Amino acid sequence: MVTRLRDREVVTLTADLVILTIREGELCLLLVERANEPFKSRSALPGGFLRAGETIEETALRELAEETSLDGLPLHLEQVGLYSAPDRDPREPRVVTCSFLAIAPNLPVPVAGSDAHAARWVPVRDVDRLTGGLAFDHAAILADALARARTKLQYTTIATAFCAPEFTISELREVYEVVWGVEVDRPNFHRKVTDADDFVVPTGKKSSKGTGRPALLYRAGTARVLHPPMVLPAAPESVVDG
Amino acid sequence: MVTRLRDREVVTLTADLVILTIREGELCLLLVERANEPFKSRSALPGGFLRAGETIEETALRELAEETSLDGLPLHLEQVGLYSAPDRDPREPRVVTCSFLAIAPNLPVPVAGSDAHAARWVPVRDVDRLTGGLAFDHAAILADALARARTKLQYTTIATAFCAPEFTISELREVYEVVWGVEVDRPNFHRKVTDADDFVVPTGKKSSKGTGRPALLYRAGTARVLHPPMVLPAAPESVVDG
DNA sequence: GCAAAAGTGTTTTAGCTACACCCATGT
DNA sequence: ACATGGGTGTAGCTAAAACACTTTTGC
Repeated sequence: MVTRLRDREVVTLTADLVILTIREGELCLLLVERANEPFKSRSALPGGFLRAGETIEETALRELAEETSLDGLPLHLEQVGLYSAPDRDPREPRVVTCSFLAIAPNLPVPVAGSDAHAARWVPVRDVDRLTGGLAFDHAAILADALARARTKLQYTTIATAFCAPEFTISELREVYEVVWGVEVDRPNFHRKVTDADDFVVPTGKKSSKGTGRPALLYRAGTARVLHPPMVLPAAPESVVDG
Repeated sequence: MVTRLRDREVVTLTADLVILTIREGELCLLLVERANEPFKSRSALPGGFLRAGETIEETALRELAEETSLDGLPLHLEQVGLYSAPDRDPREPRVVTCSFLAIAPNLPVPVAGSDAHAARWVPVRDVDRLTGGLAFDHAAILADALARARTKLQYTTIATAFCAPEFTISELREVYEVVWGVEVDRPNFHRKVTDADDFVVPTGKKSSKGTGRPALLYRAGTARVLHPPMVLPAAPESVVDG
């Protein structure tokens, strides 16, 4: 069968971002309020349209820069999946979106919303209670990105992307506890992280925050895979795209 | 900034498939010969255009059905990534592709090529030697899909997707050895697989193929994640999209 | 000194590795 | 009988879990 032109549907492509960070011990997500129809004034993931000459990754990075004040920070950005249900967006031409998982350190400024729409950090566990829920299929996109983040904490070093350039082992442990929602044994975590090959490297400096013994400061190492992996107690049914 | 229509580029979407199977102890890949420009008569991944009303998964399944004779078989199909470099395809409108990893049991018929183009199984390690290499960015797409398959063998039960509905433990072990390119200790593998929770379930039947003691036959269990994971000896730098 | 947080040691247990060994079938 | 592949047992090692303990700071 020869492919005929009428078999192809032209679409517009968007990049939608699940931008995660940790604020005050809570896993938070950046949401915007939609300024236009469809789903006007509903909460949605930040995102935008692919422009001529750019890759979808460049679209995602551009939107990320517009929504947050991160510039050259040690950011993690990865594709999660393509969402293409024909009825996911009523606009014409059809809108298909590529979702991205972005992980950011806690930003001092809540959000520098340069656009008209209000951008804000929302605790992930409060998302269900948003009036009307998320726009489009963004609830499903969020769930998949969260699952990806949770599994990737196990086998990769992305946990450091939640931290400032210099961080303590306890801050890194908090990442696991907050994202997984479980307690992690402090002494064993310390050993495991410092023993792992190039996960974290000591800076020599100390933290000196508040009471208690000052913690040593570390920065992220060059390792991308975590060997051996960090395993969470109960088996997580959280392997995405499978 | 308000999004203007001229900022959006319309694109056509394709699904490209990395269909893997094991034939005669070799990891093989389904390739087609392109019938049209661009890259006419070059080897390429099978794929096709998104049609109106279908999801990209349906596009992939439709192409898979056209290229192979699998019908309701226990097939594994998952998205790997979106490839959107502006110069990856010279056609207009711009062509962006979503790649899929498909894992199939060894099919008795090599390929039922219903289309004009010749489809054939090619050992993965021979792909580099193809005259001219693969069309488009398919070499990169293949590399990413292979990395995904190799890592997913560790933490998931997708290895059973390479096997017929009923299989022996040795056949399952061959999957790991062929995909990873390493030897796996037979006795330990047997224990690990049969001990894992619902990875494989015995059927009670025996194989009786050739000489030697007949092996018990198993079928795939319902577990999707493998706990504890199967680890390959040396750390693989093979975590994709990270 | 006391509370609080960081970091180290120790015991127990689970899982993996590397084999040796036995079992069931074809020739 | 013996070759061939399937399956089990076992000793030694490695790593993880649980928890006691020491160290360094602020008050």
